[in-house]
Amino acid sequence: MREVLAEAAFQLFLERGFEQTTVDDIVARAGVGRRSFFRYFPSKEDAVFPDHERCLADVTAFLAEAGDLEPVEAVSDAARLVLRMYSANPEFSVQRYRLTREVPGLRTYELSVVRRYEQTMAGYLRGRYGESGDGALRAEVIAASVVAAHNNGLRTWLRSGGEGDAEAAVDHALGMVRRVWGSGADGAAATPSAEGDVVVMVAAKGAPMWRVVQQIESAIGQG
Amino acid sequence: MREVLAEAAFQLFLERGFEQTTVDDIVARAGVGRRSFFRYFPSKEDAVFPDHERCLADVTAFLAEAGDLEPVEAVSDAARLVLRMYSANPEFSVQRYRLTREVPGLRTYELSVVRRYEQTMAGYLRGRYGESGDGALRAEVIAASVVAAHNNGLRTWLRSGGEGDAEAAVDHALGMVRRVWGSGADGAAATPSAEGDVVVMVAAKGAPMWRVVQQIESAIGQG
DNA sequence: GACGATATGGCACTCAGTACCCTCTGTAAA
DNA sequence: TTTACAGAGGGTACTGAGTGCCATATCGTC
Repeated sequence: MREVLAEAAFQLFLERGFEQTTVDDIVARAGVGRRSFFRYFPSKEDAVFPDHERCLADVTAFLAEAGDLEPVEAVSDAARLVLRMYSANPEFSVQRYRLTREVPGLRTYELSVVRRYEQTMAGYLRGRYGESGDGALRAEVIAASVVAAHNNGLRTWLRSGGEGDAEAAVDHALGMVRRVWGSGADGAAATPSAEGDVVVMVAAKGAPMWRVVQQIESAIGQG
Repeated sequence: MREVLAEAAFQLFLERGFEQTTVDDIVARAGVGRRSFFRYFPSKEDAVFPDHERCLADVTAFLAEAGDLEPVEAVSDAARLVLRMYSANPEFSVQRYRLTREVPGLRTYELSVVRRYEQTMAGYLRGRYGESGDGALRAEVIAASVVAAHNNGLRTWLRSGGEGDAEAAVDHALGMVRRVWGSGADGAAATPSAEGDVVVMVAAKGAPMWRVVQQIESAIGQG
């Protein structure tokens, strides 16, 4: 029944537009009572994103069992979970993307959905980094970065009409975040640049990348 | 008139709650016609954020003339502009924060407002980093990071009841973003860590910080 | 005093969302 | 077979946000 309603709603939104479609139109096409619509969807907007509630639960469950994964990797994998929901139905996702782009109300609604993913991730990261000190700050910035990167990759794919490789686009975007925030500095030496002056930096082995960066700058005296 | 309406609306929202206050209640207290309310505020929610439209214009104007400022500094300063709007009216901002926390509809609305700041910043950064390649990605991730950091500092201050130093809280939060994304690596040497193994890194002088980080990691072979 | 422009009020309407109650259907116990 | 019950769906009436349209000031200008 939920599916029947979501299907009827989406068809009508594509045909007439979101605002031009009333809930009565939807239930008429679905052949059910008006009251039943609101039993399955709290608002008209919800019918456009029928699968996000389940996906959010998946993400929450995944992070609850993320165990000893590197934190940035964990939330990146959580983001990939969301991507998979989109890439599982390319045509639907692309059509919904175009619809959402046109309708301010749907854009706003989508924001609130995305925000819940972000807060779930931030909550997980707070648990890993600690609530005190800058742990919460770092958690929120990283969560926002991961979400932004995910959305960038996702939209790149959606704009392509679902033709390209969604996973690759998002992996690439997440790579930038991981490179900056991930704790991947375990000791190594970079090859010196061929051109002109070079900088030599020394940092403690095993320090997380963000801390190395911080240390570099504070040593430079610009912190 | 706008102010009269906003004032009356806010008072009522505090007294009875947002959802328990109808537009008729507001216009009755303000002593104006119902139709006038919607002339000044497109929606009931807008009356809670009467100054964001002007602030967004300020931010846009600021970034339009940001000239040769370092990009991350420019958007950070833009965020400070937003903060100033909040800190100019501490009592109001704190009350509004508490109200917004309680009312889902207001939270969603605030999200859409914040999103516009973020997009303005991302647009500016795209202009600086270039739309092609990873310029757009970097622009969006940095914009999201700056907004997240700003909000973290702002909320810390708001939760304190407007007692602490808002500027300091936000400066501190933005510092983390600048340290990671700002181009502040102009050549220097860090003092070696006292404990155990150290890492020696060599990078081109003048390279932006994010590129240094990228270079380090790709040299490590984890990219 | 006539006139046009701009600001405001009033009225009626649509539609999302909710509260309340009804009906139907299937199930299990008597 | 009848009765009791539960749960899914339907119907009705209501509130309240937001819009369109028109009437009415109010004010500066000629």
